[in-house]
Amino acid sequence: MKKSPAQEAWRLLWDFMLENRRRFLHAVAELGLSPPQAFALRHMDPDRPVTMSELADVLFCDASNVTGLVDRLEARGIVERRADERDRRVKTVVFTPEGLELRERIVALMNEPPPAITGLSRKDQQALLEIFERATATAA
Amino acid sequence: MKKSPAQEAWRLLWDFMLENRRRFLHAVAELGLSPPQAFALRHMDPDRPVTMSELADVLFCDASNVTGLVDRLEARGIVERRADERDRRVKTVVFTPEGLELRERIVALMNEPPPAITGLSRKDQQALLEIFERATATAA
DNA sequence: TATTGTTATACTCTATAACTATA
DNA sequence: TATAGTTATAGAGTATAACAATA
Repeated sequence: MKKSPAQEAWRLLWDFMLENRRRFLHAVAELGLSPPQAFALRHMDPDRPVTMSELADVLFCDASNVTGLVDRLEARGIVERRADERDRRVKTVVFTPEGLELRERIVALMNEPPPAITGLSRKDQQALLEIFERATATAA
Repeated sequence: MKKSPAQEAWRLLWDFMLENRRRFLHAVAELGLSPPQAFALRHMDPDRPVTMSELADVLFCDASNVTGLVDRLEARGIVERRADERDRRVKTVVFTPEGLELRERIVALMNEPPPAITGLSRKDQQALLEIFERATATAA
């Protein structure tokens, strides 16, 4: 049974993502962070406070887990909790100055394309970019 | 500062992978498996015994963790440990009949391309496939 | 009453170090 | 001595359920 282009492309993408997962785990560990912590810090916008529940949504986990995650980041002086002024049930999380530095490193690290991408021809990179623009538009 | 095609493509790929991570976590949870368990079962070949250390390598974790992971899969009747005949230090892991059924479901589920891929034109899918063939070759 | 975040609990993942049995 | 796997331990992620404060 012949595989469709979609299935074949998907298989190659899986391999690519698995390899990338290895790179990610390694890089994140070097920064002394767990994967969820790295995801959270990457998502946090220095210019916009993020709520606990928003982090839970991003991390795709139960809200109860975010309490401990932010506790640990707060204990390390990376972030701080702030009370929301309009709704006092809500707590927001913001960076400390040290946290901002760490975030810069995380973002720089995650924004660096892997060898599989940088090794492609400029033309392939451009085509890849355009295809994924269409893919994102389709899925949304 | 203008972003390069590689950086731009990488950013889109990252979003794609995050969305895929959500799909994966959801699907795996529905099968009653943890992500590492799913990775392990997907990697295991029904026709070829896999060693504990090979699983540790695939999961990108310390070998000591594989003991507990396989313990739990074994307790659920999904896999069985076998002693290697040539080197009695080595243990291999094989599927039980029930495990084989579960593996079929996992593989079928993971092989299913996401909407972002199936929604692309046949031409885009073909181009994507070819680009990732070159990307994989380059990285290796 | 409903929502946000926390606490309590139990289970899994993870790394490190020490151990065993084999080689 | 070296290697494969295990055990012991500690810390972190995860879900569920119950709870407090606020809306």
